[in-house]
Amino acid sequence: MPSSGGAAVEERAVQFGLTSREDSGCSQEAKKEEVIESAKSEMGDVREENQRLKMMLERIEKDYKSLQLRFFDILQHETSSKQSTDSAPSHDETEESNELVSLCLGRSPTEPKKEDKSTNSAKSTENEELKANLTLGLDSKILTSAETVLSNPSPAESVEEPKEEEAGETWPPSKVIPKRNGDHDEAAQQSPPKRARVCVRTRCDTPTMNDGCQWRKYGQKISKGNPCPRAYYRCTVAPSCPVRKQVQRCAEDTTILITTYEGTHNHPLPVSATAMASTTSAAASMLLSGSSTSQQGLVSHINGTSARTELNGLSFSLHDQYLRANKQLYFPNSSSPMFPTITLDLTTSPSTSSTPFGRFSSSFSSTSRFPSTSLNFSSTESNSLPPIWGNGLHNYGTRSYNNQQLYQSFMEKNHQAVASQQVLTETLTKAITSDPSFRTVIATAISSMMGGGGGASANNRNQRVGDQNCFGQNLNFGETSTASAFSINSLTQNGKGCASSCFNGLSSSTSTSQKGSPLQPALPFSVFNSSSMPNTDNIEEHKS
DNA sequence: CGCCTTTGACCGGCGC
DNA sequence: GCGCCGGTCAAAGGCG
Repeated sequence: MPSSGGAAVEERAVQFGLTSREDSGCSQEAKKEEVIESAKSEMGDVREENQRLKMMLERIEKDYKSLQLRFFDILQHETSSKQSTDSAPSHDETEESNELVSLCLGRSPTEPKKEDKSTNSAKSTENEELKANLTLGLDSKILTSAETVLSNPSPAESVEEPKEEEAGETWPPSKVIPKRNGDHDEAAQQSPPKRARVCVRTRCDTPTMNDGCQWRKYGQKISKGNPCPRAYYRCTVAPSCPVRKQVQRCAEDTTILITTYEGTHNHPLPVSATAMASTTSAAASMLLSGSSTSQQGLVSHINGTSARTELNGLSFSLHDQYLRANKQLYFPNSSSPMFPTITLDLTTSPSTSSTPFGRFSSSFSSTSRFPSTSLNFSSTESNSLPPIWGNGLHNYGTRSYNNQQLYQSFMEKNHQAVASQQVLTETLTKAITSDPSFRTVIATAISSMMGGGGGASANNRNQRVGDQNCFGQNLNFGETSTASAFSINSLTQNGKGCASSCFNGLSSSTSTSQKGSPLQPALPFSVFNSSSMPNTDNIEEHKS
């Protein structure tokens, strides 16, 4: 603005200058004065404009500060009352999304503010701050979006689950389905192909992987095309829980365990079970919603054959393979035309990974009437490494350690107190629960990074005690030597599963001695809520 | 004793 | 209608 105004003045002065040559004597003096006056008036205009701009800037800063204050107020309030609000009513997902989107934009104002505060600091410091702002995009966004999380303490499934339970399709928070007391068929009648299944492929030596839930085996069958018997399990956490799971070894590679989840828990889940529940729910939600598009804070780039989703600096590639038959995967339910199936492939190594966490892809199985989607979160380092829910203490240690280091480095950038870590986890929760696809990705990826290979216990009874605090003291977000921590835990775990406690570790990294109810609402990612997550599995283990 | 697994029987959907 | 197949039931037995 000032430059343009100055140019105008100059231009006018030139005009006057030209005319002055044609005149003579004292009139030339008068004209000069006129030029000066004109220039002065122009400068005054520019000054006014500058003032207005300054005012605008100040107003923006004030707005930002007030928003920040409100954010911290809400933060404090919610963290103090978080436990009591875990079972708060569900919220409209889209509303949250919108809110988050707007808040995510709040990251940019932090820069001018920081610059203002650091005007006297050395230039290097400024650069560092700027760099931090850039590289910590995830952090700032997370903090901002955390407001949304906290203002909606229980955004996810805790209350919605009962509504969805009989739908049996998924555990997605975004799908609000009226509660029914009848069987799932009713839901299936309303929308026949909506009962999604989530198939998780893991490398696991034990008969079943430990997902933290309690299961009771109610049948076993030899299915066609696979010499390995398929076992049928039913959730026994609650008598009326409709959730089933099928466990079968891959015919081609018996080290691969294929676990298929179906249905929605209608009861609070043990802390240790929320990870898998959230993952499968997100995956199912993604499958049913066909979600590959952006939501709150997510930016998806879709160009026909692939989509790349970014959130807070993390990108996740979604390679669309709708036109390709997926021959990589064995679909245990492909012969069952009733259910669309999404497969989380945690066994193979993707050739390329656009993210440190791996990638996921979706595909329609040509053999199934309904789409099958495969999500591949495998470590890029080794495909022989068992994924999260794999078992065995031998799986601890260096597995997926680079991923973990990446995550740690990411966390290290967050120079915040423990409370901020909680905010971070909660924000992750929010971000993840808001977008099914990203939720799936993050859930699996993080657990994969944790390298916690929780194992399935050979006996289901062991599942109750198998996964305590696997990462409770390990994952301090960049402060811990996780490798050693894992070994320690693997020893203390006696080789028993600690699969979903990988997530618990996230939550309990800041508080490992909390007590509370052994059950919690089936929040998809409530495991991230550190302060509110009593690691009661630990207590259980000590009792036993 | 309670909870679990095992396992054969049963049921319903689907294709021929 | 029949057989195949996936899924479930339920009795029997095991385990802590």
